[in-house]
Amino acid sequence: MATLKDISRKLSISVTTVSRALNGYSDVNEETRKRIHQAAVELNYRPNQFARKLVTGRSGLAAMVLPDDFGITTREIWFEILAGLSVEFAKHDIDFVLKVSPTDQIVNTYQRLIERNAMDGFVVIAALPKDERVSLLARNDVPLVLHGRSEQIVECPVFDINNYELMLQSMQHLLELGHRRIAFIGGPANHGFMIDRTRAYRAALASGGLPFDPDCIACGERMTEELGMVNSIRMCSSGGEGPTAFVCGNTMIAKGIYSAMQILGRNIPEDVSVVAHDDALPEYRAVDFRPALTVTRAPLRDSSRPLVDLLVRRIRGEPVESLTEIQEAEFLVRASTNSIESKS
Amino acid sequence: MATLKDISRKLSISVTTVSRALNGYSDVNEETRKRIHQAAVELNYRPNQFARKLVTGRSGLAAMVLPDDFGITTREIWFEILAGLSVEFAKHDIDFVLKVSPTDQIVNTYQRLIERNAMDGFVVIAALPKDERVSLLARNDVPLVLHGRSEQIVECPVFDINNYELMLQSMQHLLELGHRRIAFIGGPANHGFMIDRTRAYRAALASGGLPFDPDCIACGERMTEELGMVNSIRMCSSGGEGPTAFVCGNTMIAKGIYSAMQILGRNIPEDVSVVAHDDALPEYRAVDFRPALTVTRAPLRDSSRPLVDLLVRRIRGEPVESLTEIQEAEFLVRASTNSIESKS
DNA sequence: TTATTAATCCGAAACGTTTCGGATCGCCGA
DNA sequence: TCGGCGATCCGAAACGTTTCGGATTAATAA
Repeated sequence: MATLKDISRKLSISVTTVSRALNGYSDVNEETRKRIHQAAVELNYRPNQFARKLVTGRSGLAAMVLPDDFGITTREIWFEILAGLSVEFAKHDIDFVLKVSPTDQIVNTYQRLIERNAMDGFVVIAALPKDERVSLLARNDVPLVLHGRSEQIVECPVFDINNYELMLQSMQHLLELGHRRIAFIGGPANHGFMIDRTRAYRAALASGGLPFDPDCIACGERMTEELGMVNSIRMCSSGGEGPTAFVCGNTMIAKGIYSAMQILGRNIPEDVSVVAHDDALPEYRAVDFRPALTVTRAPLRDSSRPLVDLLVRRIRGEPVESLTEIQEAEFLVRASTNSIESKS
Repeated sequence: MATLKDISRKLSISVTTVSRALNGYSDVNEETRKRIHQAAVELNYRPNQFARKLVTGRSGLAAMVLPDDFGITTREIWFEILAGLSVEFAKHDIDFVLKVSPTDQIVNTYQRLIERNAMDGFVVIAALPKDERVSLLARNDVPLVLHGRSEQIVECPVFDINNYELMLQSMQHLLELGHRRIAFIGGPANHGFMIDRTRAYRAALASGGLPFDPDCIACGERMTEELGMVNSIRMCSSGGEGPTAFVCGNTMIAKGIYSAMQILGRNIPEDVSVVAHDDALPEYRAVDFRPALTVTRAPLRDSSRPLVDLLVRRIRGEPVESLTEIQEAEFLVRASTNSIESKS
């Protein structure tokens, strides 16, 4: 409720100086600065964001818009992301606004938000290689940060995990254990992370002198237990010998495979090995799998901070070139992978 | 980007009149109003929320703050609520900001938000009988809407489902089927909805001439499958005869009971009947239970609209007395309840 | 001694709305 | 003819900041 004018009056100092003192400008005497700060806390002064926005153009608001059908993932995961973003933004005194929109109107929603010009920036999750949202935002020159690399040549900050590398690690691990028929059950084929992982999968096969078998790779819009179950059963019961190892896009898929193997009467890791990528969701703890699941681990929770940091720096005007962050996954060998020789 | 001044200039009409025309005041000629509207769309005019806030005091922002440990429910449920609120607020041109705060600092977070004075209102979920958040907001005269009744005499809009009535219905159904030992596995004892349901539970027992047995009621902070499982097993395997029917606080608890009964080798509904309250979450569809679950049904999704409506009306200044809405649950008899006689 | 400079401070305009208090004009009834 | 009224319009102030372009003073350099 207290305004700059109140402080100004109380101290008989101009509004200008009060403002500059509070904002840390150098042209105000250290002593008066102190008095001003003190008066500010006495009066419980809080700057009026709206007045500020009017002149600076910054609103202290950042948004994320997500589809009401949850896109590729589940409610839990979205919530995990939202919660993380909210607390990270709060650290920068930015309010996080959540927009949920019918899937077919996502672009419209962005359009309206851009026109209203009320958001300082956006975070965009699960970028497609050619992403309309991204190009729309970039075209209108509104700051955004991307989770997941995009093929588009667009100048915006990007955070991602090293999908290529983590897939390579999983594959090398299995190859070293002697596996020759390795299946990959992943996510939606058109997403950046799947493209990277698929490339790595094929590269690893090639480096091991193994052929690429289209029947040993499965994609699916939703990375669920069901996806893992259905596809692993299909792979194991089609004609020839099934795969001796599975690489999974996430731990839910792995869970599905565990169930499937139980149904088929095959043991993990004696008969088949399983590796997964682990987003570290509390509901699917890889260490609690029986046997404990070997994973490449990159907690989703850990992505909020870099995402927010990058966006904030972009808003502040840092050059985009410096705003890319790629996180390496941790590789944790547990009990779900085994040497192929030990079987015989 | 276009401002009132732009329209004003283009049409040689004062800014005042343009503003009043766009805001539907009656003292502007119908013909000029049309011209103004047309110019507005031509210039793609969007009112600057911040300038408006500066003079009206309204920001077009509403918030909800929730604890980072998810309080009584799960991520899915929170997400369901958040998504609903976001789309409903959007219909009123209000941006929904999400604050996630460490549980022990919730009140601080509210305090700061109130001081900043940037939110038009708050929605408060799962009100406790004496709720610090509610009294803080009310004391500072900031609009809020409550989900779940609060004992405090506080002037604020309230939305709730009729917990007393729905519990009564479940109990009457079971009593009519001849059940004499009916257990209740619910949620956190200190929450308003549990208090109401417990009252109804006892009233129903009394009306049936049955004693209240403290061993037949179980509360728990989290309304999970585990809660249902653990408690139903305990009740069934302690000394005397176990209950012949369960009333559950939600469908997850019911799921836990289903598992427990399978373990104990008891059949639903031949040996025990189960009724639950159903928030209609997509993950736990009562019709998909085997046997299909008898429920009192009140979709959580349906609460967003009344909540938002009530808050908006409160913000607009409608008298609080008119702002209460109690929703009745639907009672759906399915296959999980059976007459007690049919057993013998 | 005088011109420069550094350290502090400030007035006024600007951001884009809303709103208060009239002003103007034509018309009606007395 | 005149006071008054209704229908339309408008100027200017206000909301609370930031910031541009100096102004003032004292110290320093020439």
